[in-house]
Amino acid sequence: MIRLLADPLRARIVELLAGEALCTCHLVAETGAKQTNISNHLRQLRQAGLVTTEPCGRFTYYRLNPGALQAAADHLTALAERARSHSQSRRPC
Amino acid sequence: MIRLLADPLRARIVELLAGEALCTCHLVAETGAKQTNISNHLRQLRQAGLVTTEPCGRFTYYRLNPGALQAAADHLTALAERARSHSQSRRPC
DNA sequence: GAATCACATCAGCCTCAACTGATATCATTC
DNA sequence: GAATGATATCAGTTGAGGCTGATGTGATTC
Repeated sequence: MIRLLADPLRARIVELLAGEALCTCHLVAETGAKQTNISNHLRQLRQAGLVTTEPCGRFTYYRLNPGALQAAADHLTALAERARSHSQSRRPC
Repeated sequence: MIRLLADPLRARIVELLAGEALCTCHLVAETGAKQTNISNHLRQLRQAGLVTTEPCGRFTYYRLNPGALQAAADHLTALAERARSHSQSRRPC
């Protein structure tokens, strides 16, 4: 999940989709990447459940799944909280 | 930053450090990875400000920086929130 | 139904980053 | 100060994954 957000192009796609639903052609235009490349990344995001698709004629709209993103955010928040509460403990050697 | 958390071994290190401060030998023992490998990853985490070091004799303790982690979490939360508030908008083709 | 457009899939290339072995450094112990 | 133990650095190798070109599929238009 976080692995997916690590790639710069995928991160850009996610950022764009956070603002509005877009179809592949929009993403190609916005990022300047090849259609094949975008499509491959979208498949990964789709398979991970991070985006959903809405077929619309010959277009395919992609929409960001806020829940999946929030789950990742919550995991990091929990880790940070855990670190704060154990900020003094230290395992002896 | 999120790129750093994407690697499985680095993610494991961060998780371990969230519980308590550990020195390199602990991390080597816990993960089963080679010392060289752990040390390389720790350098990246250090350079990114995700962990801080506390030299203690010939040991080096590593401690997780909650602020850096929280910043990443907040970024994802903001994206999720943005997606939720634009859940109906859709750019026409 | 032929042509065209939006998009998906596949196979191959190629780069980058993770892993390793050898070695250096610094502190501790004898 | 010689030996040892903990850690850092460096150069080389290798494998996973991102990118591309070619091609397939399904919907739309004429």
